[in-house]
Amino acid sequence: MNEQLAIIKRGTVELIPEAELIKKLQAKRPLRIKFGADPSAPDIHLGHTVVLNKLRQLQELGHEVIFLIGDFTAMIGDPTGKSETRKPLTREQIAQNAKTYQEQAFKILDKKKTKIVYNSHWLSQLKAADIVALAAKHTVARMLERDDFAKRYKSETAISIHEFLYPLFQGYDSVELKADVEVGGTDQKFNMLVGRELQREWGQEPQAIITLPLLEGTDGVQKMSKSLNNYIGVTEPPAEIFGKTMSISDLLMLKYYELLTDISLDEVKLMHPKEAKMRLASILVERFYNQETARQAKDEFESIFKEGKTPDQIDKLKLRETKINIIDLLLSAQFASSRSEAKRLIQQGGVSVDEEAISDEKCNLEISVERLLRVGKRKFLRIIGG
RNA sequence: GGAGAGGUAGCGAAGUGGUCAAACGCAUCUGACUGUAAAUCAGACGGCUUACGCCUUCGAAGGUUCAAAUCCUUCCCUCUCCA
Repeated sequence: MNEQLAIIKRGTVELIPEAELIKKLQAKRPLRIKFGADPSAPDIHLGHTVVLNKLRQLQELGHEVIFLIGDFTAMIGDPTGKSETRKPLTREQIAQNAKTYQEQAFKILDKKKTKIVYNSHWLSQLKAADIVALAAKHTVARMLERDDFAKRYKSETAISIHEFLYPLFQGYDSVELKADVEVGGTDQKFNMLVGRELQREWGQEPQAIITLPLLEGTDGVQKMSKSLNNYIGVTEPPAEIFGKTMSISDLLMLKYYELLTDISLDEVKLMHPKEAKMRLASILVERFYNQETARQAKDEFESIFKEGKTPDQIDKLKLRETKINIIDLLLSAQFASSRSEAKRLIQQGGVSVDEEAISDEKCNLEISVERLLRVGKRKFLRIIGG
């Protein structure tokens, strides 16, 4: 029992309320664990996997995960405050996203112990009168307690009425599912609490809540998200996952260990930071690919960055010309988005051909034989013309 | 319906007639160093040009002016207070 609780507790922010969760666990029956996924974006990244890992642990403890695809609520869009004007997704897009999302999630979750449901099944059945009744269960003042609503209200940015419906619907999902526990990021805390209230209204025992921290992105400051381009996606190529992991700060690495692995943090602290990071990167690649791929990614990383070698596999670009100006080449290779940028790269000494630095931006290259173009430390391309 | 505040580069945020291609911070990119694409330090960060320079940007469209992110008009959007 204590052991079970310790596993559940690792990396969590809050158990709300802990006593209730313990009581539920003591009932010695599989608990219905609700997890809601928003299929408004198809690809999942490490940030999403924090929660998935926790769910996996719960599955291993014998509980049942109900994977709720928020296909109905995706049409509203959870209020983030970031981009108020979300373009509404079509049914097809949502279905497609949901499918990709599932495939990716099952890299972590145990498919056999997961039940998938769609909230459009019940939410789309609600009549206007039902929605009014649902909305009557909550007040504006309470809504404004939600952190991001509060912030937006204070900073005088827009809050649309329909955004208030999101927490209500999400809460109603818990009623529909008779959830025992809901797991989510701290940003979901408010919504999940609404679930408790509504369950009580419907005469159910309120769900316990497990909140997990939001994982900071590779910049170490802001939460991981695709729009900030600080994410590590689970479908990215192995070398990218490995490399991006190596680029996180040493401090952040510990958090990643805590939230993404089962390895004891004391053990990590004893390791050399570089070795520890290498190990983390390997674990992640292995999780999304396999052991062999992880080993290759590691070897390649070492040979490139430690020994200064070039990667084994480099994309090739075929061009018609036999001679080409270096700036045009950088543009063709898409290593620069404008001539100015290309020049800048050359001036800063970031461009080399066959491992020889280029300093003259007017330089014309003979490309009837294959040449190796390199920009910075990690962009490579083989060029062949004619 | 009335009164007021505001919309600036990827984000945050200065700037209220010329010295503004627009301070600063974050992110990003390049270099140096290293234990890694860590940390730290240095530089770059609208486009075109070898360059003097030219062109396009400050919610949108018009206008005033030798000159506009800055002033005027209309429109779109957001917020606050009152009703």
